[in-house]
Amino acid sequence: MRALRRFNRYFTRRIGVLDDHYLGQDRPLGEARLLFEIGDGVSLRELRSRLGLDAGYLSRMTKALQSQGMVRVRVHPADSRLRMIELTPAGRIEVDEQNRRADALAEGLLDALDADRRAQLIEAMATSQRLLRLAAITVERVDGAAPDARACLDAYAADIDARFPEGFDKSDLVKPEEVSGDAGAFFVAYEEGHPVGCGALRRLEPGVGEIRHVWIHPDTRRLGLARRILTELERAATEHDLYVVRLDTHRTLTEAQAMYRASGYTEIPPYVDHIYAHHWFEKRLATPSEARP
Amino acid sequence: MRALRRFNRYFTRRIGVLDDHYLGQDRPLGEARLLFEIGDGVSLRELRSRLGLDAGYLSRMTKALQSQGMVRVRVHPADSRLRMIELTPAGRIEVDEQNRRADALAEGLLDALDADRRAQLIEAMATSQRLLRLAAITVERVDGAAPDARACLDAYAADIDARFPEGFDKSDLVKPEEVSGDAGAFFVAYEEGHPVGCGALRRLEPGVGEIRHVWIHPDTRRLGLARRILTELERAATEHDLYVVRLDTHRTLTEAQAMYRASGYTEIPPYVDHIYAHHWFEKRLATPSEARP
DNA sequence: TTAATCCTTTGACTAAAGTCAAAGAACATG
DNA sequence: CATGTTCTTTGACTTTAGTCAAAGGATTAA
Repeated sequence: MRALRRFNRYFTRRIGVLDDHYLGQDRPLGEARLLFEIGDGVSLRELRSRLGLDAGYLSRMTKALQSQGMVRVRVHPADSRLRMIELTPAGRIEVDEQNRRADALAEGLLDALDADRRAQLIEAMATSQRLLRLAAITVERVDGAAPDARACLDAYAADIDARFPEGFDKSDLVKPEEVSGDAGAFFVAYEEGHPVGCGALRRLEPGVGEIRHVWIHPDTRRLGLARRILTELERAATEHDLYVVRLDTHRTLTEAQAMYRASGYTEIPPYVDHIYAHHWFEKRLATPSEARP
Repeated sequence: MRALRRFNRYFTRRIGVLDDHYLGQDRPLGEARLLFEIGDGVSLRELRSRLGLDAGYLSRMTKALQSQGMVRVRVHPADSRLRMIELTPAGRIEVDEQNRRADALAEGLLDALDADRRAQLIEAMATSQRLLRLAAITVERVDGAAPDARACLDAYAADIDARFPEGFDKSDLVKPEEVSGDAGAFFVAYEEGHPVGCGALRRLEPGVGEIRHVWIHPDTRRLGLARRILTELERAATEHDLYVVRLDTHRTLTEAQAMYRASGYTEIPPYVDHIYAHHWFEKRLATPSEARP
């Protein structure tokens, strides 16, 4: 992947200084970075893992920022081993000011480009970022009863409950045992350690599987992640000797329908009656013998 | 320019480590960077300005690398104040090895993307880089006799001498006095301090100017720089009260012709007979009174 | 042929960045 | 409720990174 490295070289040399060298003019870079990561308050633990810092190092930087009146530290309300760090008003002013400066600098860097070219640049950067994010997400098979699986399903339920006019009843969710072990499969997508999407496969009848609960966290949509989860589910289906997969969708989920169609699914008559189902799809998967002619 | 900063943040956090932290695993970052910049041998002076290092600091790092057997230092053959630094065979092996590692790492980062998405990513990064480069180039008016102006014209002459079947005679170049002061204008484009393109304007007759010698360094083509130089030349024309500009091109320069057409130039009958001219163009510029109705 | 300038080395520092281990408070679990 | 784990703080470091000024050899300009 030479292209990535070439771009990285050029980019860091020309632009990478933006939030570092220039930004932390009045204080050490480490402290400046810290100040920026705090946002609306986080735990020290979170900061440590986000920035990959040594505990002692972080503790000392925190103390320094505290004595400068930039941050305030208090114990976590729920777990008093944890410390919450947040910006003081002075700290917020400082961050805003630095932001303003960096924006002005960024603006200056692109002075020479006309509006068309700027728009082109912004779009190209957005595309790059989108794809880099997608590349950083892993899709892993987990047990249907795993905490991350349940958390995703809860989020899914809340999400569609808000979206369906008739609401959504959680009793319609798959049972953990339906999607674990030999019975089916459950996949969770992780971005930087946090679950951001899921998808379930269960056996419907011999040779036929059903895909359910494909869900993507709102902040992670439009990256193409659903399709990746779908691919994993289909792979799992063939491993379970399910060479036909079906699914149903609600009429309000038009993007989902489009995605299924684009992924080779064809609309079929209802295979099951279901209060939330308005469209039914099916796809025939290649059997191992077909794959190796 | 929020978009640039947002991208920068994400990018440096996810990818920026590539050539830095990971690459310099066995030695300090400063030394690793130095090792990479050496390439096929440079002077310490050049390194200092390229990397923006303190003379003493550089001297010490050089000594460290030397004692590790990675580099060799000798006096510059032409100027014995200067030192040339070059990789030893061991140093070259080290650099190659680090390169291999970084490539593998980059490869791994994109594992999850399919071929289509990779291609999309590469294209988006190429577009970003192209536009960032363009944004970094400045176009400055210089005297027609300035060394940079003459250097560009020499490169231009050599370039088209190779391209025209009939060759090119340098006596056809504009004279410095034709494009200086009130008589005309000469622009040079600079990328990181080096001239990478030029363009000349001279008075043809009252109210009519001629654009000549628009040239872009081969490594800098396809960025859209020619159009920027053209814009500067047109601005200079109106400042010189030349509200019509003309130019001619050789039949082999088809991209140039396309660019002139796209920039509002229309083909006209020959306004001057000329051995190298096969197409003639003209554009009417807005007079100040038109611009402010 | 001086004087001024350029390039590098060396000595003497400082500040930032980061590491490691010990210890104490709070929590989780059997 | 004893035990192990988690999170933070503190002390005691080391390594990098970087700065400044003096000095000496080479070159250039006057």
